[in-house]
Parts: sequence; structure tokens; C-alpha cells
Amino acid sequence: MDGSGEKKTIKRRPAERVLQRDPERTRAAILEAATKEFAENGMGGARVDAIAERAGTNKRMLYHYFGDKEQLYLHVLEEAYVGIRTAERELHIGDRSPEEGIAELALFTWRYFLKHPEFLSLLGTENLHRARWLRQSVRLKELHSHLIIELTQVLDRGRASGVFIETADPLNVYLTIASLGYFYISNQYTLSTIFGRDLADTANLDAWERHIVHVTLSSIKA
Amino acid sequence: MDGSGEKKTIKRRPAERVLQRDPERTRAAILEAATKEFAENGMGGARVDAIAERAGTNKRMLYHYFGDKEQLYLHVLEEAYVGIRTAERELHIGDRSPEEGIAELALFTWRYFLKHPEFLSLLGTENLHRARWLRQSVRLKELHSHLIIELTQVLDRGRASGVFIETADPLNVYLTIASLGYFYISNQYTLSTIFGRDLADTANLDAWERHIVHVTLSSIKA
DNA sequence: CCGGCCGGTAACTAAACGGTTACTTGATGA
DNA sequence: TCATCAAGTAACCGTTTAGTTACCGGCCGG
Repeated sequence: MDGSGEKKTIKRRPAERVLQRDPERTRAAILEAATKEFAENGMGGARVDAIAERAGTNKRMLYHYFGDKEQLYLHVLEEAYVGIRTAERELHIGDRSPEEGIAELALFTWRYFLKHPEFLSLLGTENLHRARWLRQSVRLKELHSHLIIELTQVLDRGRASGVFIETADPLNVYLTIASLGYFYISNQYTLSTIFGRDLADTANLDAWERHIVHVTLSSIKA
Repeated sequence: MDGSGEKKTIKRRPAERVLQRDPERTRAAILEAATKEFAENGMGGARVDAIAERAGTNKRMLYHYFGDKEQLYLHVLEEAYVGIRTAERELHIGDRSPEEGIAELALFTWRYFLKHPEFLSLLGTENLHRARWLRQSVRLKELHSHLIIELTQVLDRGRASGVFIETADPLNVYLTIASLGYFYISNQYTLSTIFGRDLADTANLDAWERHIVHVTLSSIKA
């Protein structure tokens, strides 16, 4: 064996940058960086190298903590859902009058979407792939039932006191609120371009916020 | 030069498959294949080889007719917009009563979205990239004004005859209709997964169609 | 006080990618 | 009838990509 029992040797220099040696922090940094990268470029456009660089680490760690690109993406998606559903729980929409409760949920949803456009991007990417990864998730089966249960109670109370129509349906109400927020924010770039009006302008955002509450309530009021 | 003036030579065999030699047809086939590929995989996920194969041709023709991947994508996007706006023009929503006109526009938009999910996908991809390519389009500046003009007239008539509220705004009305259709269809996969209900089921689709008309009209009725 | 383990780095690889080159074939009009 | 050119094919190329391997070093339990 031509004079060498050694395997290929790679030259090493001592690490110059400060070593972190903090697994929790590294993991969190990767997750945050991945959220941004996947939200900006989608599953197909996201680059593993870019995630590692954004997180201030390297690919080896990413594969160490999350397995591969697809599992990392699923983690990001799950974390995003946990984020909104957790914040939603703290609303307690049943504490006020039914009408105020619905208005509160609409305002919360709109403002959350506005503050977390990366969540909307991730939903868009996941739907492009027909929920291929979300359907594999085991963490998310029980997460969303709380919202529907609480919304059902609010609508029941509203119907009983005669302020809401009989046909008011919890899923329909939530989908209405989410539709009006999601479309406006996620499609703002093409809409602003084709209609020649900047939808991200503060005055327009405020007007749409009021519009969402108005549309939602007027569709269920007796 | 070691015994050869020739450049690298490639072996050729006679073409076995039927030659089309039909530029129009080839161009159209590439455009259709590209629409599917971009809609299914987004800009980042779409593969040039896959488009060529789907079109029954090869990459050389694709680059010959469309320049590069980005220009092909822009052509696909422009064609998609031309498609919906052209169909929309033939509605003539001003021909009936204002209320029927709005209902007609809502029904048309919903059914068009339902029939052309690839259009919704393309919008999603384009917005992910903040309308990067659409903003470069020179064909699409005048395309959308007709819709707003006709909608303005219908709302004016409705206001004048007292059936619509004074604050009814044409862009808001269109965005409401589009929101409710877009979100339901484009996000059907994640929504069906998390809420455990198949939104693509015919009964649910019919119910949502009625819901869109109801929500749109109830939000502007006097 | 030291050996192994875990957190960490960077160079490497095979495959896939967008885009190009070299060449062939059929139609057409001078 | 043949020169010319557009239509078409497939091999090729340089780069990028997801994923791996080889190696380093601080720290903690025995």
C-alpha cells in the first residue's frame, strides 16, 4: 500500500472564534434561522448552507440536531402552529359578550398574522405540497380543538341571547376571519402591484382591520 | 496537435421518434408544462428538465423560446392573469341588479379559483418572492382596471337605490370575495388536516360557495 | 487527573441543477 | 436542386446542493 497506512489527512488550525458549547442555544439558533429561510424561500428554495450560516453554526450541527432538511422543516412548522395556538388560548374570548368575543378573536388573528408573516409563508409552502409534512406530525392532533370548542360556546351564547343568527357555524366563522387576514397579508405584493395601491400603508392596514371585524360580525348578526 | 483537427465529435443516430416540427405547438406545450411544474413546485422547486420532459421536448427548445427559467416563469404568470381577467370581462356584472351583480362576481371568482388551482399556486409563489417578477411585467399594467371600474359602477348604482351602505368600497368588496375563495382553496390541505374535516368534499364546497355570497352581500347591504 | 463523550469545525463527495455546445433534420424559395 | 435557416436532439459543463467524513477540544465522572 504505497507507503501510507494513514487515511487522507486534513490540515487543522486551532479554532479562532469563541466556542459556545451551548446545545440549547445552538438548537434554538438553528430553528430560528430555519424559520426565516423556509419562510423566505419555501421548502424547495431554502438552502441548508444558508440556514447554518444564519444560525452562526454549520451544517454538521443542523444534521446532528434535526436529522435532515425535511425533519427540520417539520419542526419549524410545528413550532409555528404552537406559537399561534398558545397565544390564542390566552385570549379567553368567552369572558365578554359574544359580540365582543368574536371581535376580539378577529382582531387577535389579524394582528398575529401581521406580526408573524413568516407563519403565513410557512402555511403557503406547506399547502403547496398538500400538507405532505404536516400530515406526518404527531404533535398537532390535539392542538387545535380548543379554539373550536371555545368558539362554539361563544356562538351558542350569542344564539341563545338572540344576537347571532341560527346558522352561525364555528368553523365558518374562524375560516372567515382567517381568510380575510391571510389573503390581504400574504398576497399584498401582487395586489399592490396590480391595483396600484400600497396595501402595507398604515392607513390601509387600519381600514382593513376594521373591515374584517365589520364583515365577520355582519355575517352572523341576527 | 495530436493527429486531429476535429473538435469533439458526438455520435449521432437517426431520429426514431416522430418529428413534430411545429413551433406553435411546441411553444404551447412548454408553456402548459411549465404552468403545471411551477404551480406544483414553486419557482425554487420547479425543475427545467422536468418541464422539458412534461412538454415532450428538451431543454434546448425551452431556452430557445423563452430565454431562461425566470422569463418562462414570468410568461406563465402573465398568461394566468390574462386568463382570469379575460373570463371576468365576459360576465358583465352591470347587466342585472346591483345585488345580483355582486353575487355573480362572487360566484364567478369562487368557481374560477376552484377550477384553476394552479392560478392560486402561482400567486402564492409570486407573493413568496414579493412580486419580484410581476413587478417587471409590462403587459399587466392596464389589465386589471376594467374590473375595478365596472365594480365601482355597480356599487354606485346600489348606493343610489339604497340597497348598499354608503361606505361600500370596490377594492374592499373584491378583496373580500377573493380572500374567502383563495384561503379556503389554497389552504385546504393544512385546514383539512388540523380540523379533521375534508374541505374538498362536495357538500362543504357548496356550503362555502353559499357562505361567500352571504358574507359579501351582508357586509354591504343597507 | 485522565479518558471518553459530546459539542463543534471544515473539507469532502456524489448527484442534481441551470444553462450551453455541437450537431442533425426538414421545409422553402431563388 | 440545393443553399439556407429554423426546428430539434442529446451530450456536455461548471456550479450548487444535500448530506458525510475526518478531525478537534472542553468538560465531567471515576
